[in-house]
Amino acid sequence: MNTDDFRELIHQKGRELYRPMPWRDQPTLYYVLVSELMLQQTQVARVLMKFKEFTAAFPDIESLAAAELTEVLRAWQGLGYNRRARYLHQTAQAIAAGAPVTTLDDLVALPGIGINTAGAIINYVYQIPTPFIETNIRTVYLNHFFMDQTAVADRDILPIVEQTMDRANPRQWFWALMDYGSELKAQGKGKLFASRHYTKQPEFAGSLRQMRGEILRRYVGGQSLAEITAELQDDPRFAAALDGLRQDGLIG
DNA sequence: ATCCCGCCGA
DNA sequence: TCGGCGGGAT
Repeated sequence: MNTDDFRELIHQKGRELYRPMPWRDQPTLYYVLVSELMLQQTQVARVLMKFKEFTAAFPDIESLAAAELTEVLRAWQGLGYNRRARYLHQTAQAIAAGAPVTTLDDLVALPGIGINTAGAIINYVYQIPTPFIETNIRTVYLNHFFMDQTAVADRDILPIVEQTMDRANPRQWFWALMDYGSELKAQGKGKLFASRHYTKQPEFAGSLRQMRGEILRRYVGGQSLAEITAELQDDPRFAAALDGLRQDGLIG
């Protein structure tokens, strides 16, 4: 398939599959920032449930920056990977204090924002065509440009993203790629195993991060550390989990 | 069992 | 380059 046909396909899929979301309806820096952090390793459906509540509690960068971390973690409950909540909090504080947010490098310098999230923000907020990779984009390009290959690296996909992307409306283009990639996976055409960056997650049940989640949920729920310790210290994972939470700055 | 619009520290 | 990081839907 040549570039023009591919573009036409993506545009068509974009029109066919488009789903409105708060951060699409209002792609402000704050909304895109919050949604992108939430969407790292977390499904859209779950983020949709939490986003409205989170932005109601913290309607703008300033209010988030001024909040206590515990409040932010409480609003984050149910999303998992709680370090992201602290990163988002720290990023809001940095921006409120005047950190620049115009370029890719500006954004990557902020906590919790890597090259891919930064690229997404640049496209969605500023409409500046910027190639980036994420799991749905990966899926689309693996299916159309690396059909019979395995161990495909992102750095081999990225030039094709750059070459094929719609420079006139990158926001709509990347939304379409997301929606199409998501559809491919739902149809069982995921092919993510062909990515060099594919790794299978260890089991959650019985894991340390399950215990981390348990401790943090109690902590932000208002239970004292003494109570939590009394009730959970018999679990062999407890000490390591608590230590990790402290290490990550999630518990004081 | 799979896997989610990745990032960070080592 | 690799391991760790939540929790729920399917």
